[in-house]
Amino acid sequence: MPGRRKKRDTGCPFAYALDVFGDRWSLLIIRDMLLQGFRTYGQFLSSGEGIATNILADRLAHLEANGLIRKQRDPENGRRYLYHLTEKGADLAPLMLEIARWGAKYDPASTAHESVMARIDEDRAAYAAELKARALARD
Amino acid sequence: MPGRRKKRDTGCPFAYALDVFGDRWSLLIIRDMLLQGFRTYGQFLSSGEGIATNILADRLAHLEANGLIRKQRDPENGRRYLYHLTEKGADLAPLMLEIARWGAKYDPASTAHESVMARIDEDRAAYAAELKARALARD
DNA sequence: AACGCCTACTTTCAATTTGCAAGCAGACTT
DNA sequence: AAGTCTGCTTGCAAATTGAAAGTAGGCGTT
Repeated sequence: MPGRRKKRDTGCPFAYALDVFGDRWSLLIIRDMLLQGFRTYGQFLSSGEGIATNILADRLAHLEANGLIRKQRDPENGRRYLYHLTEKGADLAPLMLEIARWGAKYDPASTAHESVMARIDEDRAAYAAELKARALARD
Repeated sequence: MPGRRKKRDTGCPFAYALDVFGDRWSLLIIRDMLLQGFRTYGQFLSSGEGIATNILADRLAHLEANGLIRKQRDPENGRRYLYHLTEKGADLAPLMLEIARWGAKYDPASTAHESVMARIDEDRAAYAAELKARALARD
């Protein structure tokens, strides 16, 4: 989406949210971290959505600069970094589930994970809390 | 955000959702329709966020083509059109509230409407249902 | 019925962003 | 010491955006 550099800052929390994560690739990265448990650059790059490497680097830097994710060296492999969500980032779990739910309901070619959708319908808030907790535990 | 023309279609409902409304301006338009009750081109244009007229026209066409909104002549003023959300579009109410909630929690310069946030915390689902119903009633 | 004004766009064009491909640097492995 | 793995950076062309001006048809007024 939109320029990651230019801040709009209309003083509206909604617009702030969009500045921070309101573009396709940022949302997909967060989805992958939250729902798939992805942690490395390579995982994001080959996640199937086809993000370009320069865009990925840009988005990761932007998300980190805004405090949604943090990166640390992998203790077991010094050439790799491990990314993880902060609480600010993990608090997007409910939003991610709403997006998934809407998509599953209206996507004409829906091939949604039945198990995931069932859990969302069953108890959204509890599922979101669990995803958040799991993400934070991966720290 | 993202190109409105190119479809990614990875078969994932999440990606479908992003194709349909996953960019800054589409989300702001839907927010204005849902929370502010905006209905005309002119209202969107002068909503304070500063969308360019060509982008607005493009987004409205895209949202209509994807069945989230519909447009009709204003019976009381033939040079004006009235836009309204379909059920598919109004079903984004919960998602909009999640974005607003997150933004209000983390925006350092938050000047959120207290009343709106209070209602979200009080009973998200009920508030979302009310917004949806009100939007559909504006048909 | 002519004139201007209102409302919703369309067009033009420069600037920004994206996407692809190749290249680079530091950390392991052999 | 050489090759590989991992995470980026760089260079460009193509696509998207944004600003500004222009177009079209409905309305109101004269």
